[in-house]
Amino acid sequence: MTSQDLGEKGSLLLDDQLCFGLYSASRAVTSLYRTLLEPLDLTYPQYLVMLALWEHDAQQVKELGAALNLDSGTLSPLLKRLEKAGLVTRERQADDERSVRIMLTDQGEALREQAERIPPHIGRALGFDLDTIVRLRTSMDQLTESVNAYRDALPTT
Amino acid sequence: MTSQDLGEKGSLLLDDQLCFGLYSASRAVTSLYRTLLEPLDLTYPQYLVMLALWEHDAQQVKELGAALNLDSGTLSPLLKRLEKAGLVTRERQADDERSVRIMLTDQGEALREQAERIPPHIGRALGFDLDTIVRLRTSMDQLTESVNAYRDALPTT
DNA sequence: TGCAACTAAATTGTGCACAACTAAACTGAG
DNA sequence: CTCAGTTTAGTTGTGCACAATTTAGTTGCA
Repeated sequence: MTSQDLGEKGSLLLDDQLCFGLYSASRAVTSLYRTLLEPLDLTYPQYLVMLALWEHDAQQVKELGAALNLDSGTLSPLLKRLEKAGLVTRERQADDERSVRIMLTDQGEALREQAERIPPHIGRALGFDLDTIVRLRTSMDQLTESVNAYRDALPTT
Repeated sequence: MTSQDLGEKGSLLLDDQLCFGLYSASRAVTSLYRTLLEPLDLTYPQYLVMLALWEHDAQQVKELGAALNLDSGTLSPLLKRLEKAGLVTRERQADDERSVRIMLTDQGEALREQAERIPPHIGRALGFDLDTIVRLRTSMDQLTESVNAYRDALPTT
């Protein structure tokens, strides 16, 4: 029995196997990012936040949460760690004291150059041609939407 | 946006996007399992361990770890929680006192019936036909292997 | 036989995810 | 104007993941 095969043929439904494959693939990818991001002292979720800010600086916590599908329970402590590392600042907005604006520091902006070394590694590591990458990405998006819709439609007991 | 339009820069962005898609999809799937497994008082990783034991009872922690790609740092506390819930027993093997054998209790075996209600939900939630499921599972396995091989081949600083 | 090297599981510490809740600020219908 | 309801962040508690280390048990071989 290999790591990708939880049981004998036919005893585990293919649907469950795809979910396990997804779970394994996601962890493998995160593990590679961990290795690649170690010199930058970033975790993968922190890298995602930095990508969002490099793309568009000065976002609210709410906006970052919408972009990454993460809530304040995950983002608040993560952003505090990025602040402590000197990569971002957090400040209450004057016009709406509820919201907090996250901005890159010079150091955070400068890290971008280092981070540009990451994607080429990912491309080589995936080992798929461009069409396959595009096709898989589309499938992942469909799957996410479909699964979330199904979950939201379940009776809320 | 089609693959033909993408230059080198575009493909790099796409690689990161596939990884993010994978991360989002995996979390969505886990979220659905969370809802479906709530009546069974199981988390998704706990469900995976139970699946492995329903398939083949009486496994060492090491064997479960190999099947699920999880180390003892994750499994030890998880198995203690399953034991506390009355689903498994943990006992040192007499012939090798280093290893611990995990066995289903009657209650753990009985939970199988409840668990059989889960996979049909997953199948409907994924919203893919069988060929697509098979194709995606193959891609996920390939991706996991490729990414792990790439990571293991990186210079070990 | 003695003991260094190895193995299996557990432990420790960090950082996500996420549910549930709280605090503070804002909004709008009456 | 007021205050009930909403919004935005943050807090608390649980449970993975995983690196690093520890403990206990086993094995090989000089």
